[in-house]
Amino acid sequence: MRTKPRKSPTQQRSQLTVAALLKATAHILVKEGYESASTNRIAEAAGVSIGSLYQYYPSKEALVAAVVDRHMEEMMQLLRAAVDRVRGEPVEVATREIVRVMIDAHRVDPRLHRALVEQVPRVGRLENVRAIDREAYTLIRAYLEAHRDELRVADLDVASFVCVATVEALTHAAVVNRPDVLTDKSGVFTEEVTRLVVGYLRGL
Amino acid sequence: MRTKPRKSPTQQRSQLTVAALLKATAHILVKEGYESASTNRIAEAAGVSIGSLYQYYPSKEALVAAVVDRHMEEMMQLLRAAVDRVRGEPVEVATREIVRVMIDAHRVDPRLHRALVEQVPRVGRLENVRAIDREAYTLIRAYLEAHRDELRVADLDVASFVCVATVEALTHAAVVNRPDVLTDKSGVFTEEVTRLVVGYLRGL
Amino acid sequence: MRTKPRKSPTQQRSQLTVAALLKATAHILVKEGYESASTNRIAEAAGVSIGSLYQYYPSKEALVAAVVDRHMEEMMQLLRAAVDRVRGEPVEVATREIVRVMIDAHRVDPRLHRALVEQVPRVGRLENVRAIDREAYTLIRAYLEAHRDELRVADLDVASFVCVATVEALTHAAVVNRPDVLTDKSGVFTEEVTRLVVGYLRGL
Amino acid sequence: MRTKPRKSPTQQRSQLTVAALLKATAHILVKEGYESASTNRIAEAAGVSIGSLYQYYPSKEALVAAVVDRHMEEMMQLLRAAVDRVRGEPVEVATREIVRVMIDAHRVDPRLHRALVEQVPRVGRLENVRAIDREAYTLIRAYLEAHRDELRVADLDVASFVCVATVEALTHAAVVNRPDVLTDKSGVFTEEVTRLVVGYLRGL
DNA sequence: AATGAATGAGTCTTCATTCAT
DNA sequence: AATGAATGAAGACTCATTCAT
Repeated sequence: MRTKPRKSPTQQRSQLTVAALLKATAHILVKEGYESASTNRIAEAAGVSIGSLYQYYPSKEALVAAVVDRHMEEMMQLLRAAVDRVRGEPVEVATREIVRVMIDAHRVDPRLHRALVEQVPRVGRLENVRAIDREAYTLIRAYLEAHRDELRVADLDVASFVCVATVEALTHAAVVNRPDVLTDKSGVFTEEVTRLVVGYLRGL
Repeated sequence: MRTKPRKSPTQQRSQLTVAALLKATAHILVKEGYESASTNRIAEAAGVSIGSLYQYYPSKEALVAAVVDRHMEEMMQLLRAAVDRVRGEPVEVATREIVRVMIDAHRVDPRLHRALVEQVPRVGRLENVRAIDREAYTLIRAYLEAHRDELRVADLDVASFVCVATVEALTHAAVVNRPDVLTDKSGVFTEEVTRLVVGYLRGL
Repeated sequence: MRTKPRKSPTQQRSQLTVAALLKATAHILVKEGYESASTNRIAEAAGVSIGSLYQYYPSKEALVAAVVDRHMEEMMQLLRAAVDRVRGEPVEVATREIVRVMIDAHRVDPRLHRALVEQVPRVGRLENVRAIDREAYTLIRAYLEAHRDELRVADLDVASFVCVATVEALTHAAVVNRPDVLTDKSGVFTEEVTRLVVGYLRGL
Repeated sequence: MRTKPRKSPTQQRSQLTVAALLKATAHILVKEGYESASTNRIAEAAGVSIGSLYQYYPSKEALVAAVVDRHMEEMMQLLRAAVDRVRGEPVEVATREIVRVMIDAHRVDPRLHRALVEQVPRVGRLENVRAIDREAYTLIRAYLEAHRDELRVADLDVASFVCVATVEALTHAAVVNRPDVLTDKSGVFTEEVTRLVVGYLRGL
């Protein structure tokens, strides 16, 4: 299955076309779900002919993959910047900042995020949703390695995995499934997650 | 969307038919994915006519929902039993046991579990995949309430949510995405997760 | 296409079965239309197993044909009796009586009549709906022949055809499509139709 | 139930497609009956892909409704023109002309007319087969009102209804069921029907 | 570069009918 | 005589994709 864009738009007109397609795709994924997102429907919503859609994307999957990639890249940029920022900070400060950023990252477009996670089948190239975990793992592992002396963990691999999976799961669940937890007790939540992770990393 | 079975098989002959349908559905979800699980495909794989399929299930969704329900119920039974068993135990013992059980629960049929979680769209009745979280939340909250004096957490709601989401995410990720972590360092992993949760619950 | 009943019920039990089937068929035709009248649906409504249905009727068409036949026979009996009764009467008296009887005949079960006329496809043996016209034509022609001297018509064939088609069309339309005409002006209507036909038959 | 065309063909190519679909639909209705008129069958007969059929019509009913509408409109145009033409004529002249036109109208495509009247279920939009009666009623009532002084009828509503139903039934029956009456005795038939109606309207 | 008409494989689903019990 | 599980041909309809213009 080909999921790479067929060609990149060079002229301004075609850049608009591609932008409209991605926007329409995201919009339909959010409003009507993956099953309803047919290429004809997307093209129509984008105000673009179905023929033009296929000039830039060779398949429906390629189009969705482009939306996934763009969304995940936005989230990753926030995470990368945060990890970079706290590189020199002690574990507790760094953790608190990263938890905060992860919550924000999930809030960039929570309804799209939810649609992508819940509805886009994790097969083929569409599993890029999960690629974020891999890069996050690498980033966090590097930080932990640099701060090895602050930690009391048995195994850096396991620790990195635990940190990434925990923070990702908690921030995701909070933003997507339990917005109430964030509305009422946002500060509490950030502190609790931070305490959870820091307690784990520093040992009791 | 009709997701309730149309009728329950009473004769032995029809019980075999229904069993074959559910088995075939699970098998196709695992081997070929949700998108490939068409009713014709399922009927064929079950060695049953398409007409028979529709005698018992009114739609593809109903069939998948039946598989989801059965699988989730199996997992929940393990969890319920475990929570019941550790009711009187202190937090550390209880947590260790529950983590162990959750890993086991994910191992009942890990490939099916993965398929259900990753590919079945979280829409309508199919979102029962997540229903486990709700019941688990209730069970765990009750335990924590009974052991309130052992804890140092700000808010029981938040704490219950954090525990459930954390253990679910870690055991799921370990079993499904990182079987290596379990193969090599299974004891390490259980201990680390236990320490994570206990550290959080008992305060530093 | 076989439209004859497979066998006649002899035991009392089976007579009940057949009666229930015909009743259910008529009921479903009226309430839900021909397209919705599936054999399984009919059997269920009759409280009879689908297997039993096929013991007495070899096809869906045979079942509907039986309903059609029974209904048409009821109507024809009224017409036959009326023609018999007015055999010796002069044209005006005879016409008035027959118009009255035809209206009554259409009122025996107007909703079933409507369903049969409007929805049952007129193909194969189901065209029995129209057979009524042929017998009516014969009856009326015989009456007119016997009263030849009262008439001023060019051609007895044409006259018989005109009378039958006119009275059938008007009474049918009145009962089925324009019940208002009968409710408000029933006497007027009968008189008008009588005058129409008599005026035609006796010449101006 | 969607019975409106999905979109109107603009390019010449698509106009041909739609024309072929309507022609094929009419042809199958005539040759094989309503029950055989499946969308796949129609598309095949039209030499058009099933997909193209659904680009222009959202359902089988919509296709049949289009055929019904077109056919009925053709007939109504003849009737409208005739009523317009005879507006100033006395009842006898007007009636004769209208009877003649109604026979002609039924001869535009008698086999299609028969198929539409006898087989198309009078359900939903498809009951437009009968819509002709309603407009005809209005037209005739207006004519009769303008010629009130020539008439001896008790009630204009009833009279209009009687005239429309009678002429429609007789011309329909003659063209569709008894072509022999028209072949052999066409002049006789027209005169008889005219005499029937005029006798009724002018009193005895 | 854009258009949109056309395609047809493939999906869900119904329903008349058979047949083992 | 009755049951109802099983059958599978057939129908309506969608949608990703192609291609002539």
